[in-house]
Amino acid sequence: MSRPTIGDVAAAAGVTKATVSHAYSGKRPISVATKQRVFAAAEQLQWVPSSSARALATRRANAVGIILARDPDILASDTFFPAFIAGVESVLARQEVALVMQVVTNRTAEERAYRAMAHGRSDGVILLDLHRSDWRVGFLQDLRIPAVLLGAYDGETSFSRVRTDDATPVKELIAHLRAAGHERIAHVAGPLDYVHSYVRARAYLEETGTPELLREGDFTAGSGRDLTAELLRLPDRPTAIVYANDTMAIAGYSHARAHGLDVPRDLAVAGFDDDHLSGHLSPALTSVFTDPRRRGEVAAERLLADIAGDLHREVTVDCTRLVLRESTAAAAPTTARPLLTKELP
Amino acid sequence: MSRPTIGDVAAAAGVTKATVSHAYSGKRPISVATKQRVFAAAEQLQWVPSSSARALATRRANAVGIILARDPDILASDTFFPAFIAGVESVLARQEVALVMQVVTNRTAEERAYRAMAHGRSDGVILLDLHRSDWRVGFLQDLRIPAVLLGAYDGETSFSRVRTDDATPVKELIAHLRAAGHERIAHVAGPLDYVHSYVRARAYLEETGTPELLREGDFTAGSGRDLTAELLRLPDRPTAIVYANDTMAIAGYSHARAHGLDVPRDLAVAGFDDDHLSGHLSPALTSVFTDPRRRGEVAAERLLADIAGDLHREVTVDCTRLVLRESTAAAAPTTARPLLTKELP
DNA sequence: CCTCATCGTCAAACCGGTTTAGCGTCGACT
DNA sequence: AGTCGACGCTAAACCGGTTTGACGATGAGG
Repeated sequence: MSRPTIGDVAAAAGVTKATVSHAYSGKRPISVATKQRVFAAAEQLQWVPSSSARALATRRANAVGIILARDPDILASDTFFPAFIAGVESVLARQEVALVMQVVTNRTAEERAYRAMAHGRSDGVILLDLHRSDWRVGFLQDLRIPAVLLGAYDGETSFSRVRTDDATPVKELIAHLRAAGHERIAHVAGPLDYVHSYVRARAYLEETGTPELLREGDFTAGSGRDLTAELLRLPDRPTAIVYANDTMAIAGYSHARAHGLDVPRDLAVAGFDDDHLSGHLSPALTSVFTDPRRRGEVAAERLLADIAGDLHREVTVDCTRLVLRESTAAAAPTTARPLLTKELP
Repeated sequence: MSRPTIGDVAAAAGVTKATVSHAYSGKRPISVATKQRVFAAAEQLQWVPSSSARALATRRANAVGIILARDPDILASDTFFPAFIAGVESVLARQEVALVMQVVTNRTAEERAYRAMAHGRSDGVILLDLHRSDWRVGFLQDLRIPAVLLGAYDGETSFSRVRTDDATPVKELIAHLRAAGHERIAHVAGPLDYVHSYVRARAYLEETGTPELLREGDFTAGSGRDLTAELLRLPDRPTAIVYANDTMAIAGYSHARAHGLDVPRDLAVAGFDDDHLSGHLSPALTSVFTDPRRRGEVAAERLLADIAGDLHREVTVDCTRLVLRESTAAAAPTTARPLLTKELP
């Protein structure tokens, strides 16, 4: 015997499907006695409404989507992502909305995935990892599906946005390093076509005016190491480096220490995003806490509101916070100590 | 104007819905000329089949589910999870199957979520964080939905299982520490009702026979710190501690170092799961790489096979690997150095 | 020339819900 | 007594696909 349907429940309770439906939805008044018969029958048959049938009839999937175009390896080592999901879920859970995730590896698959989202798989999507001019914005607008953009997307759009101020903490970080005596401060950025990388890098440039000390990494440990090596080989090497994430920062300072530099005495180091281990390293890593959990909550709330018809608002989440730790603690010498180039790779 | 349906495409191509459907599915022969007209019409109208309508008609959601009963905070700091998801997704993506995730906070919600999965939201589920006697196994069996169990679940079940050998690396770790001269080796376990925690703890006990040096933590940094403090206060304190995950290990060794112990000289420390930062700490943390990515792939493959009708197999993934690093590198003194108790909290 | 199998398509039923027009019953009001 | 409105429920259409039985046209075989 197969799963019971609403028809089975109706038959058992001696009513029609419509009555069962109304008994649950409350959209039409149903007498108490009938309701009880219906609920009893449903209980006894262990009836659970079919999500797909309901989705078809109501044109509501009761789900929201997130599509990731990242390489699975990068996803695996990302500290932002699980916390963000946790935040999203904590909001969705209350309304029994599910989260549909899809990881794609090429543009064709990505478009197909978004189309599927728009056509019954989900009621709205959250866009992460925005590029400065992101094709997905226009694409989703054509698809007429609610979307929430995470980050400081500047382009034209009618979608809701959840912004954070990434520039201020970068500037504060640099001010902090300056106050500690640093004059040559470098920045290892993330890929500059990502808006969040770009905003951080621009803040760095506005504050320091030293484009020659800016490097573009890709958020991986390997690029953190390599670019750090490159910066330290400079004739007039930086005494402090601000990284766009903690993974690069840690790889960077490990490299520096392996080549005889003391952190923070010879090189001050700061990360971004405050990985949960960063406070436990030694020296503990200065970073910027960006509360991904909370941003996930806000994005989910905003999206649900959009879906419910309260459209197109912009929310700014004020949640970034400097976390000063040992890696930037000690005052640095005014001039960099001479460094034997042979010590460096 | 609303989204085009299969009826619109059929009308545009001058055929019926059935013909459109068959043109795509190939379940009935359709002439080349007709196919071309159909595809052209679909292309021109930008038709995408509705996932919910298809799900209803085929009784296939083209999605698999993962339900997490964890606290969102623990999810946020978990290193296993994103890598596992990445593995799952890399397999699902090939078949255009989506992943439906749901985080729940209580048993009622969890049951409802699984019921929804069984009733149209997904075609099968992956069970994580198995308990030694897990109600979900029987529950899902009643629900008649394919499921794959991750871990060494011992109970009666007809579900497929993806096993790994967690015991061997624990024993190897202890052998390694013994070879380095350690005699009193402690273990800070995870919650012992989890099968994976339990298996590791039992391996520890079989190898050492010292239940007095076993502590039950909860995978958080806080519990790592507290239980480490407790162990170090013992009159005959351990000279090495094996932790059930890296987070607890790092919190533990940071605590020990903050109280004057040198790692690894005074205390050797090993973690489990090999967090992506563990190799970058100093001292770098010895750990056990458990290849969550690969386990995700295997679990997803197994589940898709189950759904396709190739049922109930057991797969063992041989992927755990000891990663020896500095935190267990140096030989320890034969007897623990005297330790001033006032140094410890 | 008639029969019969094959091919390509159509029409209609079906999946399991939701939504809405309508209908009978009952009490209240005039 | 007759009219009216509210109430509680039924019947049927609908959501957008898939599946299946049937049917006309075509060509091969006897």
